[in-house]
Amino acid sequence: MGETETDDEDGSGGTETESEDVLVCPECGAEAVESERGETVCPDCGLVIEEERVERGKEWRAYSSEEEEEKSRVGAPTTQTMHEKGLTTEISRGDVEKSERRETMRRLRKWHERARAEGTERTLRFGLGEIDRMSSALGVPDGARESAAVILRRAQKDELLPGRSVEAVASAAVYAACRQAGIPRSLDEIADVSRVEKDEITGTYRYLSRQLGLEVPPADPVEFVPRIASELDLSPEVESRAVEILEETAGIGVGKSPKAYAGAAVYLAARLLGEEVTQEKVSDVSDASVVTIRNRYHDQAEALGVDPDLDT
DNA sequence: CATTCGTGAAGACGAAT
DNA sequence: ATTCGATTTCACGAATG
Repeated sequence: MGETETDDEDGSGGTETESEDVLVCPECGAEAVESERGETVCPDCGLVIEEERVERGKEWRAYSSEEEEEKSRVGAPTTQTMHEKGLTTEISRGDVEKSERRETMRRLRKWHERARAEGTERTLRFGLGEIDRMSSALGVPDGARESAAVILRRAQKDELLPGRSVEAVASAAVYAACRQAGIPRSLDEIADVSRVEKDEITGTYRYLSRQLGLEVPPADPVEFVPRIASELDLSPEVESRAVEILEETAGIGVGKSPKAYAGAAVYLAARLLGEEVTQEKVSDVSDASVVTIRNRYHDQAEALGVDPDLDT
C-alpha cells in the first residue's frame, strides 16, 4: 500500500511553482546543476538541493522452499545492486564572500567529492558491474546476485579492499553467494569468466569468509539426492532410501565431498532395492569420480552393517 | 565381456605456523 | 606465504558375475 509520494511541495516561503527541471539554490540563488550521480547540487556553494531519490527496486523474494535457513538470508530491503544509496557528505558553504576564498572553496569541495567518489564509489561501482557481468555469464539467479552485491558492499565498508583487487573480491563474492544459494557453479567456472586467477579468488574468498563471518554451510548431501536419482531414472523409493542412508550415516560424511557422498548413498540404495545402476553412471551425474563413489559407498555399507551384495 | 575392486602416485584443498 | 595432513582423482591390473 503506501504510495510514498509524500512530496516536499510544502512551499515554505515558496516563491512560485518550481519547474521539474530547473531548481534554484535557496541559499545563493544560482541555478543548480545535476551531477554525475543524479544529485542536484548548486554549482556555487555546493549545497545538495535534491538528493538522489531512493529507488526501492526489486522486491526481495522469498528464496525457495527451504527450511529455517532464513536467518542467513539477510538482505537489505532496498536493492544493493546500485551504488551510492544516497548517503553523501558535502562541504557546505561557510560564509565566504571574497571570490578568492570562494574559488578555494570550490576546489576543496571538488577535491573532497572526487576523493570520495573515486576512492570508494568508483571501485564499488566497478565491482558491482563485474558481479553483474559474471553473474549473467554464469546464469546466476537474481537472488544470489544480490547476495554477492551485499557481500561486496560489506567488504568495502569494512575496508577490506585495500591491497586487494576489486575483481578478486567481486569474484569471491559471486562464489560465496553461489555457495550460499546452493548453486553448483563452482570455482572453476567463476575463474573462467573472471579476470583473476583462481588462486587469488580462493585466497580472497577465504579472507572474506573469515573477516566478514559469512556463513557458508557445508553443502548438505541430501540436497543432491533428488537430482541424482531423477537423472538416473530411479524410483522414488530409492530416493527416500538414499536419504535414510544419509541420515543414518551422517557421522562419517563430514569432511568428504558431499556430492560424492550423496551419489554413493543413491547407489547403495539402488542396489539394496534391486535396481540396476552402474557406479560409473552415478559418478557421471554426481560430479565425482568412480573411485570416490566406491569408497564412500563402502563406508556407508560398513557403517550400516549391511553387506553390499545382499539383495532383498 | 562388463562391472567392480584395490593400490599407489599426483594434484587440490583447507588449516596452521 | 609456505608447509602439512587429509582427501580426491587418475591409471593400472585383478577379481567377480
